[in-house]
Amino acid sequence: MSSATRKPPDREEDLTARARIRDAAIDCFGQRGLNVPVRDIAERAGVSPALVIHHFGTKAKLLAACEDHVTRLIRETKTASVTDRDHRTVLHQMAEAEEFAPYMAFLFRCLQAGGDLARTLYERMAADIEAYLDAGVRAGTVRPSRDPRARAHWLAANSAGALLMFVTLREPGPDVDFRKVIREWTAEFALPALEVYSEGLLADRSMLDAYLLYVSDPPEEPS
Amino acid sequence: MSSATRKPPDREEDLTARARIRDAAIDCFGQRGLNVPVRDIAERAGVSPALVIHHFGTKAKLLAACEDHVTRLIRETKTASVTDRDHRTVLHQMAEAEEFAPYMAFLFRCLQAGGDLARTLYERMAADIEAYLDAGVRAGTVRPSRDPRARAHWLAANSAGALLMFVTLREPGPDVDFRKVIREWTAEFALPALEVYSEGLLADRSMLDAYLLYVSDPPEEPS
DNA sequence: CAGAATGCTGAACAAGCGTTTAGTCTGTTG
DNA sequence: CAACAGACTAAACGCTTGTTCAGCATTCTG
Repeated sequence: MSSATRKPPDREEDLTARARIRDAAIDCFGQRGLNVPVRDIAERAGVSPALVIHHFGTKAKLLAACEDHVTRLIRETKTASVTDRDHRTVLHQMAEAEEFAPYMAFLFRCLQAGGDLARTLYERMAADIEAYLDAGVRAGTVRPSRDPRARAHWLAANSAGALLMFVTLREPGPDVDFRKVIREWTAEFALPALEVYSEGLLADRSMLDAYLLYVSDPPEEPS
Repeated sequence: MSSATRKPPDREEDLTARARIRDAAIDCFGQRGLNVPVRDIAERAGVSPALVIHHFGTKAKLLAACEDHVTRLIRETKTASVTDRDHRTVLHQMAEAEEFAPYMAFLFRCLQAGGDLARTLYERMAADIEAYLDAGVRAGTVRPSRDPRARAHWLAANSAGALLMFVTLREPGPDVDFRKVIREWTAEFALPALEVYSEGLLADRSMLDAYLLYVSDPPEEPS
């Protein structure tokens, strides 16, 4: 008993105030954006604003700590759901899991705010999509592309950006329930997305051919 | 001569300080976002911050005045380019015209910031796209959809959102040259977009059919 | 037990922001 | 010419925000 009480609570790494602040920050950042005041984060964690700075030094460092934590959490459970049935981003896939919604909301806000983490996130999304599409091409479920990397980047920008647009346009306050957003999103746009992705949008290839003729160094046909 | 000098300069509505402030605000908002300080706008217009408030009462009202002015300018010249050859948004189409780039940048920032004007802008984009696609369907260049309105909204969210993502991810400072952005965008993504829109992304319709089977009230086939 | 270290707080500081105030200058009007 | 109205400004106010400071407990250490 004496040995149990003696050891500092640093080890368990959770339940400590530092962890409470970090979790509160992740929630606040995710729901209200990265410019949420430090005071609000402190209030949510049930501590004083000064303690937040005491533990993390700076709001920017707090944000970095949140990034680290979320990134680690995601990476640990990511491998399970990578090879799944649709091309949606990891962000989409995990957002519906009750437990991960706050983390997804946080990452989404990072993407929205730009900066280095946003670029990293975007690049990883694009890489994931490219890998997944490549697997699909080899399996015969996805059409080959003249420029697979560009296609993956275009799809990444479209997926993430459209979701960004969707959230930005919501009226009621800046508070966001990410699961609800994803649910509404799929309810509204699953059909047109599948339609265009399955059947295309244009009736013929004239515009594509015109473009291929126009570019100086046309990529070869994927046959 | 005396009658010419007597009339106040309010009539010509330009060259007056009020107009200079408005134009400076449009430029600043467009290049640096809607949260640019009033002081910076004033500096750019060559006046004191107090004069900005003196003329417009409030930063919010200044923004509203900018919205009004840009909206009117766009509406006046919009009819010319509505029926054009690709499905891109009005935003895309006009952004390449040297003269309109600042206004496009401003509207883009409004879209980015959310709020009522963003919703209006988005709805108008979606309506434009829907009308254009409908014309294409009747002309036989665009495939019909099971839900044309949803498809138009999806394309609007994708176009605007992807551009939003593209701008957000740019490293160097928040200053944005909108024409350059559009040029880079098309250089990078014209091919994959045309590819997917012309040939589709998925090799077969199995996912679409699965979805159509899944929804309780499946929309009818467009034949 | 003295003392150092750690967790934590209330209060204040400093900077950036939108806005107000009081007043100056200029040109027009009676 | 006196009076006034409008354009315009310097300075300051009030607010929010990130951060610092000085001090209070509590707990560990020698």
